[in-house]
Amino acid sequence: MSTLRADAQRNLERVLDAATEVFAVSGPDASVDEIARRAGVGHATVFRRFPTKADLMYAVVERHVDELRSLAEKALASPDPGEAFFGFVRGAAELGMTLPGLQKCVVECGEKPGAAELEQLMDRIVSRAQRAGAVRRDLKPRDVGSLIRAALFAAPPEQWRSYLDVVLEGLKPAASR
Amino acid sequence: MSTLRADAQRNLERVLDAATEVFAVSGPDASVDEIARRAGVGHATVFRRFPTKADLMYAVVERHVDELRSLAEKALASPDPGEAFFGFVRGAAELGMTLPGLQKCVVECGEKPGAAELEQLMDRIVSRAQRAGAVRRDLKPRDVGSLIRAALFAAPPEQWRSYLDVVLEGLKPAASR
DNA sequence: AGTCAAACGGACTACCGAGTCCGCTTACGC
DNA sequence: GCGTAAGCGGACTCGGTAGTCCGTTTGACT
Repeated sequence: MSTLRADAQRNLERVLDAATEVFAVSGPDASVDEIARRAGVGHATVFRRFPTKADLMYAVVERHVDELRSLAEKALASPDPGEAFFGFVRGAAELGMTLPGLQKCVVECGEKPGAAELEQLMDRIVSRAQRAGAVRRDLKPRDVGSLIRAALFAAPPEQWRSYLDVVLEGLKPAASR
Repeated sequence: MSTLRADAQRNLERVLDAATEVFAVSGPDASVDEIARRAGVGHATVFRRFPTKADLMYAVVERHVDELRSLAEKALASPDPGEAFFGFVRGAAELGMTLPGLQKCVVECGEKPGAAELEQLMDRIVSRAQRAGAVRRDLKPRDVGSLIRAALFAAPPEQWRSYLDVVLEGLKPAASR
């Protein structure tokens, strides 16, 4: 696996770190030059590891998606479906809101990396909550996801909790309103 | 006012119409060339009337904002604050969703054109509904606006009504839930 | 019809970002 | 130490877009 020369390995990590920072701030419009500069390498070095800017973005997003996936797995382990759902969402938001620009990147990626798996987990969390009557049933799990992402995305930095709260209230079934 | 030569006047209208169509589809990333082509004029003609792409976008957005403003005024005339708010929102959504890309343009414009006035009207509609107990009070009128815009923005073409419904439910005060 | 300023649009410049090339450098096995 | 392939990065190409210039056309007024 790691047949990479020591300096190459070091640069690869620097690039990934820099890319994460930069994408997290500027979203998918961040330029490769900016990332290379921040990493302290020439931009050709970036393109050598990631033939395409998109490839680099996938790599960055994938890391992030991994963290979310472990959160999702924890949620599925919880016995109370409603609790699991609302807890997961708040946790994921807490995580995602520290790297705002990445949201746009995830969307832009068209769910390419290991995200399919994450999507599946989320679908299960949501539909379980729906079956348990904790979430309204007239929406597909995917829609629940985009609705939440949209609210977080639009929220000013210090207020995303209120925005999220509105959507979560709206997601409760009419019965519990 | 209209000291414009007849052909110039005609071209100006063509450009505005084309720009509306194109911005409505591609959002602010639409290129001036594309607009000029669609209008059947050289792109220099566009730049003669609108020194800057942003100026063109402002002009297009302004038209759209005017329509929204008249809706807002109608809503303020209605006696029932809750009814007025929910009606206005649904009406505005109905209007805006026919030109999806324009939403991004409005945002990009940083509310430049006559939008300040519209914002004021919307603030009044919202806070009136809040005072009447039809909308939760823990949000500023502006936030109500962005929350709604976010949901519409994220919704797939045929489903924005459900998305909007979730947010509107979430906006109702705890009392009526 | 004749004049002329207004308007036109093709061609040009300037810039920016993605992706490639190639001569130079350096880690690492011997 | 030393030879060599892996790695490096500055300088390039290429494509796309905003904005300008200028020689030509055309509407309007007499």
